[in-house]
Amino acid sequence: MAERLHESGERVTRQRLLIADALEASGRQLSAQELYEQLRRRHRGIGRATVFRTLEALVTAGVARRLEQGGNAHLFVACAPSHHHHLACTRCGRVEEIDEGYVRPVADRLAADLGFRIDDARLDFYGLCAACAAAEERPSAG
Amino acid sequence: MAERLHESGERVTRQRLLIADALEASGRQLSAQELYEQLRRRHRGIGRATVFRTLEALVTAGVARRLEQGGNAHLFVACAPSHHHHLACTRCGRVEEIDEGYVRPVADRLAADLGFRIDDARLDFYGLCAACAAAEERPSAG
DNA sequence: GCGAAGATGAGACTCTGTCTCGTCTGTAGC
DNA sequence: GCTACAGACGAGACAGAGTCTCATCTTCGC
Repeated sequence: MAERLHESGERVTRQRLLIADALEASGRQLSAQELYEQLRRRHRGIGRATVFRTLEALVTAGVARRLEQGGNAHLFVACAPSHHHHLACTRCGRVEEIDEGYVRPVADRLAADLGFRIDDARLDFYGLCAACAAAEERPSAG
Repeated sequence: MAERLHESGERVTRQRLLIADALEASGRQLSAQELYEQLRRRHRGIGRATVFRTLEALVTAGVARRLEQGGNAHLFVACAPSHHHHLACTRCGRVEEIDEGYVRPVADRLAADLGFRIDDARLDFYGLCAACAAAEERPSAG
């Protein structure tokens, strides 16, 4: 994490490590506000602006990704730099990364068919993960 | 447009028609604010809240779609009810609809491979449309 | 260790979107 | 066409997300 920040010319500070760490440890999608409150509990001094700025920096460095879901707030998720697409469970909040290999053929077909030059793609799938889907299907009383 | 609103149990009002019309006529992605300002010029009385509420209603009725791009504001685009995915030109703002047929195979493969139950997908591609890509490639000054 | 560039924390600020409230209007029933 | 009423309207207050400023602090290259 620290080296990726460094590589992209970002400074490695205590706060950035804390924030990146908390996001990665959670293993799920979090809003900036959630992350701020979570960090605040353990580290009194941390500022709200810092969390926003740092998330921005993490996205730039490629170690986090901004998801668009749920009202006006963005959600953030830690991810490998090569991953850009996600499967988000709307029930437990878990996020799985989608391999570029799933996406490439679609982009290529679109480019070929419509003449579009695709620079960026945002593929986010929402639904239930295997565990939640199984729980849902089980004919139990709710 | 009017009949689709009607079909989904929404009232057909002068304002809703104006807003739906303006969005459709623009043929591109617009933020609620842009739309509000545009309408305001021609129709003094229209309210900001009305534009937000109406866009919400249009999305619900399936005649418009909310895109997630560019900072914190949502962009809206008029679209056929069966279309849910878009190719947005980052240069001229034009939006092309992507047929569900492009997307279905990816969703199916993901569901099969990962056991995910996919309820909703958001596939937005960003880049240059054919015209803008051509203009870019032309070795002209400017 | 030193200095400069950049990050930090606090909080004011901006902007998007929602809510409230009194008024207006589209729609259904006649 | 008239009436009643549910739902939409406009204005503006409000809430929440995200940005900016500024004085201070920290990181990092030397």
